[in-house]
This record gives sequence, structure tokens and C-alpha cells, in this order.
Amino acid sequence: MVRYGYACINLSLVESLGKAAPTTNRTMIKKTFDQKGEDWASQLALQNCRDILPILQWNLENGIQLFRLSSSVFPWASEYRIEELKDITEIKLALKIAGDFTKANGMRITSHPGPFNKLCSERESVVTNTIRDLEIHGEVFDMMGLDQSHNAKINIHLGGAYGEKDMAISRFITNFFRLPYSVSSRLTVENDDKASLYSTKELVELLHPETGIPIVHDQHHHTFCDGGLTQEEGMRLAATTWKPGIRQVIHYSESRSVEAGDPKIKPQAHSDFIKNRIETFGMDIDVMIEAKGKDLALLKYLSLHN
DNA sequence: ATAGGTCAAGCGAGG
DNA sequence: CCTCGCTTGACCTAT
Repeated sequence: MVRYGYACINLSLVESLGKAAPTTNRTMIKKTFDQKGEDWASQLALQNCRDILPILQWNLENGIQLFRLSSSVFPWASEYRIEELKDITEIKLALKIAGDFTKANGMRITSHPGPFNKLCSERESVVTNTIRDLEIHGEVFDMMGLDQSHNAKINIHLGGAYGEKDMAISRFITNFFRLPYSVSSRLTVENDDKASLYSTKELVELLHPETGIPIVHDQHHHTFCDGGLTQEEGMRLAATTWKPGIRQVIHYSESRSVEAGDPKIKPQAHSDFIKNRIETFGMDIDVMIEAKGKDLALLKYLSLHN
């Protein structure tokens, strides 16, 4: 059976509860962090962590077992040690409760650290910052007690070519082996949405063999960088990189430009809703919906197609 | 109270 | 050289 999920924000709860809706995205700008410091970050993080559970409960009630956790649960996490936060005891408790709920109900939590994560960068400072950001994701998943496997995947892009793709892949592989196990055991890599970058085919053939990293096939991105493969070929090829017992994940979204009928919008931009039927070719996989309409888009899709 | 401008980080595409 | 798009809009201040 195909399972579907959505990313980071629950808009149904915002619709019904307004400002009281649970959110994991409280953060602050740099100026505020400089003024209020770590203790305020601790308070925001605690509130974010406590709000994971009600979102998961809503997901369960609505038959949604797949959820991407926001990367901004801990504001400015690269600037302090989570273990040393003022509210760490309560934070850990909230994360453990959310993680236990996830496992007890057969649900799956994933993450997608941002586009600033460049493990293939030529600059050591960029790589160091990337490793730090990824470490934080691994640490949060560890505190939730989630598996150190690609079930709780931490998904990033390769994302840079620097005019020499071979060299960039080589740097990525070297730096992959610098990651702590909490990250390396969970890391997946997704195909890019530019023809100059990396297709599913390239990732499967050039990145997977040396690292064992499973490849996430994004159907929308594939339309901009297909490596000569059809969607079905891409999905089936990516499937070979996932270990037995771990469900393959693919991403799905549609073009905002097409949805809005506005050629000025970049074709890569994500649509609000899902219009077409998602083709899964009879495969038993998890589909992450990346639409701006979040759970609203998913519920609407399921009501029309399930 | 709300609207509008602003906001850490990397890269590549397009104007 | 600037803006957008991507992981995900949220924050802050002036009105």
C-alpha cells in the first residue's frame, strides 16, 4: 500500500485553531537572538518540541503516517549545544514522547535540512557548517529515539557542480565519511531540479556504490533533469538503493507556474495543490507530498483519488 | 491589530 | 549585478 505524507506545517490545525494551533517553527531573527540569547532559544525550542505530538495525533486521526519534521525546531542550534539548554530536561521528555508515539503507531518521521547544506563544497567552512547542521538533525532524531536507519531519513541534495561534477561528487563522498553515525545511518540524497546538476541516474550510479546512500527520486525535479530516464525507470532504479525492510521514499509536487497559468513563475516552484493522479506503478512506497497547501493538499488529493 | 519589509547560511539560472 | 527558488515562511516594527 502506498502511504502519503506532508512537510513541516499543519494547515488544518491553523484553520481550526488559528494562533493557538501547534507549530514547530517558532524562531527568531539574528538581532533577537543576540539580544535574548540561548535561554529564549531554549523556551522556543521547548514549545516547538511540545507541539510535535498534537500534530502527530492529528496525522494519526487522519490516516497520515508519514511526516517531515521541520528543521527549525531548535532556533540557532548551530550556535549552542542542545544538551546545555536551560530546558533540556523538559525538551528531552517532549521529544521522547513524540518519538514513542511515532513508533507505537507505525508512523515515520523524516527531515530535509536546507539548501545551505553542501557536503560537496570546495570551501571547508561550508562543509564544516553542513556537518554541524546535519549533526543537529541526527541529535534531535536520537533524542526522539527514532531508528538510526533510513526509516528516519535525513535527506539532502548534492546541490552543487562547481563546473566539475566528478570532483564535486568525490568531495561529497569524502565528507560523507566524516559524518557521525547518527547522520550517516540516516542520510539520503535527492535528485536536483536543474539539468546542470544531478539526476536520479547519476546519483544511483556515481554516489550510491561508494556510500550505500539511498536515493530519493523526486518526480517534479526529474522533469528538469531526467538523465534520459522515464519516471518509472527513475523510480525503479532508485528503488535498488533502498535496503530491505526500509520503505522507499519518493517526492511529489507539481509546477506552480502551470497551476497558476503564469509563465513568469519559475517552473520549479511548487504548486499549492495536487491536480494530477500520482503514478506509483504498483510499487509499495512512501510518497512525500511537497505542495504549499501541505496537509490540505494531501487531504484534498486523497478525497479525490482514494 | 495588521500590513509590509526583513531575515544566517550556498548554489545556479535567468534577466 | 540582482532576484528567485529551494527545506518550511516567520519575525519585527511602524502605522
